Amino acid sequence: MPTIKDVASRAGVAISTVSAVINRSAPVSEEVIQRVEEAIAAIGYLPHGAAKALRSGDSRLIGLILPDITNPFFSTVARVIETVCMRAGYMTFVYNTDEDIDHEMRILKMMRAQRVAGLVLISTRSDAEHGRRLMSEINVPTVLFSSSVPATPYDAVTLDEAMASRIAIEHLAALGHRRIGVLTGRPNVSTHEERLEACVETMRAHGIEPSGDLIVAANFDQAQAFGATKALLALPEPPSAIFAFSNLMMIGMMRAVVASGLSCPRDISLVGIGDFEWPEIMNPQMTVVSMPAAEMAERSIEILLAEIASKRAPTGRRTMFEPRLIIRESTAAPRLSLPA
Amino acid sequence: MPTIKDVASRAGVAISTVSAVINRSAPVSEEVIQRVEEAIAAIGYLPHGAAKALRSGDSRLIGLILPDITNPFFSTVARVIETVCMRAGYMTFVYNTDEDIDHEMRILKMMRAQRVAGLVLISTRSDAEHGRRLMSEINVPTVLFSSSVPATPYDAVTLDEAMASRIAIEHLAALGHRRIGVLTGRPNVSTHEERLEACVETMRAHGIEPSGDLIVAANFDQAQAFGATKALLALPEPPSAIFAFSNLMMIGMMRAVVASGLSCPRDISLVGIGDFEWPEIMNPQMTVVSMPAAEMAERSIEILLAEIASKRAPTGRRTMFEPRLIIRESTAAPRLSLPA
DNA sequence: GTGAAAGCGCTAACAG
DNA sequence: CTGTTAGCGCTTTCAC
Repeated sequence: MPTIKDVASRAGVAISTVSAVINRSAPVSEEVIQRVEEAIAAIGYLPHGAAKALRSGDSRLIGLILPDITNPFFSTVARVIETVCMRAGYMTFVYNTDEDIDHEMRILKMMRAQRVAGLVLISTRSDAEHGRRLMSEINVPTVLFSSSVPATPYDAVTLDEAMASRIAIEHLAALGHRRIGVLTGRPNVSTHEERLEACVETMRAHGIEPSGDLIVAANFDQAQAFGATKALLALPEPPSAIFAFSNLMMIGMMRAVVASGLSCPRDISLVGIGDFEWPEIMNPQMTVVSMPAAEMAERSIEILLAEIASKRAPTGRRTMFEPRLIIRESTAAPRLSLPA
Repeated sequence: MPTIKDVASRAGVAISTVSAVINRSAPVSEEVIQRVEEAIAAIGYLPHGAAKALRSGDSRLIGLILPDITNPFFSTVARVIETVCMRAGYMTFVYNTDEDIDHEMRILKMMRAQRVAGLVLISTRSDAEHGRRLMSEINVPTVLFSSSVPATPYDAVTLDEAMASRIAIEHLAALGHRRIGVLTGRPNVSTHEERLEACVETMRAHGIEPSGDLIVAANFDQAQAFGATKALLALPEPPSAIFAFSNLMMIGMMRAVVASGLSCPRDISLVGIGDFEWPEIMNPQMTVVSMPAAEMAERSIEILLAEIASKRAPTGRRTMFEPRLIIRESTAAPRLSLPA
């Protein structure tokens, strides 16, 4: 591979001059710019990223850490962030945690080894201990996405999680449901905690006493949601509706209903948080609480790039986006059940 | 950030000794290893990736270039490749071309600037001119994935594309379909060309003369497939079945059938290449030609890593995987139609 | 406007 | 087995 030296000698100038024309970092005469650019094109020179990073102390690298790129919500986020970064002259590393905390820490280490200039992190825990762990491993500007971690100074971009639960439960309650099952995520994850709290509150506000039997943790996981839904449906007094905290759990629920030989919404109503791109091919079409994934992603990377550029400390602000209820076919009034 | 120097002075050894214990590149006494490792832990030292890359001439970086990470097929591929790379001590850059050729070349440039050690490329063109373009931009070991490009020495890992088309068409023919629509991809893309050729051949072998009206290019795109399907369905003599060359086009077809107020498979049979993870929630459940995405991805990255490690020239071999027909609900015998 | 030279953090000879 | 040193390709003063 040719180096800046080769360019310099071919153009008959000093290497510092070549650097100056590449980076427009110092005034160079038009004629010399011409010669240098010709030389660059002629030998196919491309600056060595690592050398640049080492010398300048700026890697021009951003890390994106998310649970699983295979989840359409996260792949959308990744695309947006990558596009914005590229425009700003940054390359992006995208890594999956699988919601495994050791994995998360290992990835953080790799990111640090690469000296990334900033991080967008969808963290898998929201307790203070994890906050401390994060703080000890992270030494660059960071924005938390779709997650919040106490004891941490980072900006965060999230959904209005309480509202998400509220509108889902209110929709179900308005339809007449009283026995409402809930598939939650995992304790110690902010989306889980906040959605759950609002869920319970909203139920109570509607005179529904939440039952421990009907609220079950499924770790945001499709397979676990499948199992949990089957169990719920097999209860002596099954719920007439179930609300899932994630898109993949919604899938799991729908599969479980099919597998149980039941029909949605006739036998059971289903709502989830997080939409899919082609609802019309689903059976039934899902009623969901949708979140503006792309806008949220865009905002988060803008905040991060601004923080990096300004070299200012994070504000610690949390930017919330509003969810929206999209009523389709998977929810309906409960069937009349005879009193026991 | 602490450097290797800090570690050395804290451990009371020379920096070369620190390097030796980190990389196990030279014998060091147990006792010194201890001291060095303690120092590393104490000051939280992590080798500087760029410095290492610059000095050693090995970036430990792999590039993965694909059409769109948002497509579940490609996100699966990305996960597998990233996992294998990580195990082998490589980090991965994943970039989207959107099947745009300029974009592809721009990404290739970025990869070259980072001095990636190797590339897995899902190329968006398969003509010789593109082969030459690629050759001029790529100077590292590369394996082509789900694509093949002539005038190029790279190894390739693909589906048996001809077989994929053949089993789809044979299935339709066996069901009694004679007017078969085909939603193809884009000319100059190997998956398009090879699938199309086998399609036409198989039709002829079954006494079906392929009609230009019924074979339409939809660029592997969901929205275009939607439009093309609507047009096909509005024909005076519409096809009784349609075969799409990709997963997203299958979605587009299904949406178009819904939008046209028709019912699949009663009014029209639908098959596609590429499966989805939760077929049972689709309406109807899709009959597809499935491809072993994860295995293919694994093989491709293994080939790449082996080529990098052996420093040998590529073999130029093409490894093909067998597709498999999965019959579900979206195909059935055509309705009897009265002679015109 | 241009060029010489120092040095970013690390690895790899090589000498001791 | 340990330490000294050159230099990877680049940016950035600082003379000229």
